[in-house]
Amino acid sequence: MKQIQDNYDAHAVEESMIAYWDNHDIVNKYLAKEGQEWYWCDGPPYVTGSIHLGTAWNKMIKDTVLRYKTMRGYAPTRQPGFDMHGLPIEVKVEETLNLGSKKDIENIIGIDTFITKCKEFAIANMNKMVEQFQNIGCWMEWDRPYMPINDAYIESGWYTLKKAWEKGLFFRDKRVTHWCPRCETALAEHEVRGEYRMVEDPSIYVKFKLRDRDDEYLLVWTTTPWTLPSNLAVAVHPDYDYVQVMVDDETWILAEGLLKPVFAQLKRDYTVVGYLKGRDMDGWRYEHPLLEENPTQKGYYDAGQRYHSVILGDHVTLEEGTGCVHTAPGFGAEDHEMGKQYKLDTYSPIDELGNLTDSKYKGMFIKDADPVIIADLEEKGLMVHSDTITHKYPYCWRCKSPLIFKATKQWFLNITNIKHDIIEENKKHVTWIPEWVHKRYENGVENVGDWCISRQRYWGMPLPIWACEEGHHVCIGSREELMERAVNDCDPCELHRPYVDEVVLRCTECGKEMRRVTDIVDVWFDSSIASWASLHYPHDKEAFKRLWPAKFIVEGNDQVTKWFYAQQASSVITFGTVPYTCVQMHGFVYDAYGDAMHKSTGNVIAPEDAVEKEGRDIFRFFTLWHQQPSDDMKFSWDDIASVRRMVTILWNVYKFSTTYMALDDYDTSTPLSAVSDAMRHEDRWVLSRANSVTRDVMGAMDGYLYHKAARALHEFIVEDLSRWYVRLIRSRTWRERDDVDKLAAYFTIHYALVRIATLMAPLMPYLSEEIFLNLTEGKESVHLEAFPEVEEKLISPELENEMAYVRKIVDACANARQKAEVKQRWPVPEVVVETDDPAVDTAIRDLRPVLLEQVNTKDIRTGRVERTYSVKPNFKALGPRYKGDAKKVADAIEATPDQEIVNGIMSTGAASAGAYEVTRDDVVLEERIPKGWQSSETDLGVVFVNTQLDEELRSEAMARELIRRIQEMRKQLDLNVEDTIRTWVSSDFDEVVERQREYIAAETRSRSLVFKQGKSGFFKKWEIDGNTAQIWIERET
RNA sequence: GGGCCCGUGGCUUAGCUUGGUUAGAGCGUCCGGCUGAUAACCGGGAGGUCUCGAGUUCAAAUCUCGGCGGGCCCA
Repeated sequence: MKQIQDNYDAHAVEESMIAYWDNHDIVNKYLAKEGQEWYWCDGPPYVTGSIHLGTAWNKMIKDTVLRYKTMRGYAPTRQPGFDMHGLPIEVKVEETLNLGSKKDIENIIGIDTFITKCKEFAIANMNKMVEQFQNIGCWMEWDRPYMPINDAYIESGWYTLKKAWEKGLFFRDKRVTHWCPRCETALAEHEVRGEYRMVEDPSIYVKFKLRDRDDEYLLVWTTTPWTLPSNLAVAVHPDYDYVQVMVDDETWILAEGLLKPVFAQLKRDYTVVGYLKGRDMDGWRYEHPLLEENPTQKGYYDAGQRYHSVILGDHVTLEEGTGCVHTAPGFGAEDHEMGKQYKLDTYSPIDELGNLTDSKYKGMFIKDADPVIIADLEEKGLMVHSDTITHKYPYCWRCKSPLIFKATKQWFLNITNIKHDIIEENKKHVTWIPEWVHKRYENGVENVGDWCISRQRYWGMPLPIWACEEGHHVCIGSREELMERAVNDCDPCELHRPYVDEVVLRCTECGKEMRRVTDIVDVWFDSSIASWASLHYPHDKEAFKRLWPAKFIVEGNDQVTKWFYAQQASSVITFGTVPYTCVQMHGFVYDAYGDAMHKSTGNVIAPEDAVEKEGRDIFRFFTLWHQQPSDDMKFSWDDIASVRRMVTILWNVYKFSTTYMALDDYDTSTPLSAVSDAMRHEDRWVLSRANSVTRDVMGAMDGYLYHKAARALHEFIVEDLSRWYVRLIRSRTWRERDDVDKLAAYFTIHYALVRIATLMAPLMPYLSEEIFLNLTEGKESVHLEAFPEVEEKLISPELENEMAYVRKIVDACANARQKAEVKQRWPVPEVVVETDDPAVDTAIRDLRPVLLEQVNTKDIRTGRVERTYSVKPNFKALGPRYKGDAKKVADAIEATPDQEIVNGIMSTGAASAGAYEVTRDDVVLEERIPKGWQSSETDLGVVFVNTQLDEELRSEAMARELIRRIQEMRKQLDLNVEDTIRTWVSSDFDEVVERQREYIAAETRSRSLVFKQGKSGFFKKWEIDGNTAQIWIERET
């Protein structure tokens, strides 16, 4: 065992442990440990190239769980994963290559170069992140992460889609989806979630003239004027009340419920002239407001009765607008549904870039068409009111362009049909932590629609669908199947675009050539199959059989409706059940004020900042300790500093222990039996606490409540060890001779420290290793150790309870001393504890030596201290009763000796004061404790301290004052603990302390102590409570 | 608009599942103490309508309902 000289230096400790692990191949030994397999599946972070506090927290949770499981005898899987496909990378690569559009990608550099760049970029970013994760102590299989860009992974995806295809859950449909005009691709609902921003848009009220009715108009509201040329119908709610209102000499129709808010905006006078139900208007036809501007609409009008007519829909609400809803089936999901119902065309005259492709406005970008359309409507006299509104509008999650709705043919996974199974399987098999997330999850699943998984992009898993010109489709489930069916001589070097696009098949139905549909797959699909794709299923069925489903996954709260959901969806499609059995949700990271960290606000703290400033152990411990995992984390340097304080305290305990143990050459393998007989109650108490804490930490970790584990450790280190046990054993360790009493203390503190190091190894891997290695012999690493068993026989709840009492008594005495202004250093003759609790008496008897020393008293016992009382008249009671005589009664009370009144009241309930009889209520009794005593109240009774010092005690008090000064001087001379000195003392109170010469000499390791002026050595003059003392000390050589 | 969560001294938080001590810590603040683990640490004081209102109960920070404020997710 080496002695620790320095103060805690996180970086020094951590660097030296890293070097040790490297030199002894510890990480690989850890990763190779055998045990019962336990499948954990990593939620793949997107390869942005740098981790943030949230990603760091997430991975540290995972690492801590895996380390814990390993120590509990499991062999968990530790494969990390990354999300590597998708738009974010495409966008970045486009930026670096200065490309502006899809055309540029295809025509200027070509898809193959583009893909190569994307791959390079993804891998480079992944490598950066691997380093960052390693730097916060995450021991995972960083040399074999699962990567969705590998062919094997893609094949697992194809397999999954083929399964869906075979089950009829994978289909193509024309639907209205969010579309990004910059990225030129469809987006799924989950990509739009949370990507809404406040934006100012037009807010216009337009009147649609009804045919066959005199000057009657439907009042229609919209925020997207550019969709008006594509309007095909107006929807009203069949059951709502509508009103006809007279404005000037026209009649307008709108929902009654919206009359007031609408006219508040229009600022027009009106008169209600009629009422009707929505259904009454069913089929009424109107003149399309932009009929002249869009000739195509003439064709629609002629094509059917339901074009340009009032249709009925339950989706109409009274939240906004007029209750007469502009319906363009090519530009809205609900509109599209309505269009289907009424057999209207999905008219969507817009190209991939968001330019209109029909009507007078052809060629204009949609947003540029808005003002032109507004001007036209105004000119035609159809514009009732034109304003703007600030509302939420969806934006592209990667390029931040405003999205549009566009009807396109896309590929979907049918969630509608399996939704029920997802919910049921989840209910049956999955434990949610915390439990309430289950509800939140289910709610999300119920609201979800079919999953649009096709994207019109390049960097992604290619959609395994081949099509012929007759419109026949085939879904391919593996590379092997693809090669078998290929009719051209093409063996793609990888399964990405553009190589896989080259493969041509023959249609089995019509015999024509089939080419791949050029879409790629939503990147969320990649991660949704992680639990089997990372196991190389279906190629490796054995691993899947052994491990699947995952026993644990944990991610942030944004993933509830994302990864947690996407995984279950894909899994239920493929295997009919869920891919994990226990899932934990953790919070988000905010700054110290609770605000989100943003580059723009400049409040971003990087994980490496925390590592740099406080070290890895403190950073890790902080994130687990600060709040319960499901809550959001407010990251503040002040709070992380309190973890540093704990670590400093632990370090000081460690330093203290090793100082003495190393000095005495303590044998770290000493068995309990060797010191068992010499063990004091306080030693047994530490052993008991160590095992109680072990039980608590285990329980917390088993329930994934890291904060409870961290807090139990914190409490044990700070309260039990540092503030208490170390204080108790000071005098034992300071003793120079070897004895078994000291050995028992060494054994105990050693036991506690090794236990702490082991318990906290999953949380603070570096410091725990340092302590563990130094305090054990013949061990390689704490991370190769088993988690400690709870030694039940060492736990004594009674003893722990007694010690708690003792601590309260000691605190109460300190409090009483403070009131009496008697220093801790001065011994007092006695302490009396007044209590009803018999356990306190037991505690005082069992732990008497502890109490005598810590309280610094010569005696302590339970008992009673007689009080006297001062008696004062209680005017509040006397006034009402005696009115004018109250003063006389009061005087009589004052005139009667206090004790007489007290005795009377205590024995019979009343006493006489002069001519009056007074009762308990008539007087205010003030307790007076005997002179020279001081008291302090606690929840177990009142503690009385006798603070009167006789000559003997005073002598001892002054001796301790001297000792303290001499120790201080030793320290100033920077003497070693074991150095001895010669001492001279000359003071005003020599005669008082001379009899304590031996005691003072022993405590200060003085080989000689003379009460006279010294001639040489280190000299200091001290003021001690109004007295003067001159002290000389000299190191004995 | 809907679902879920959060709201505890100036700040950060534990406790809430299973109602029952005087609501427990840390930071900050004021006062004091200790001294060979001390560039540390310890004790004490002040500071709490446990977001508000209602209900259930002998008893509510804890359970129920409603309001307010914030967050996440969904519309």
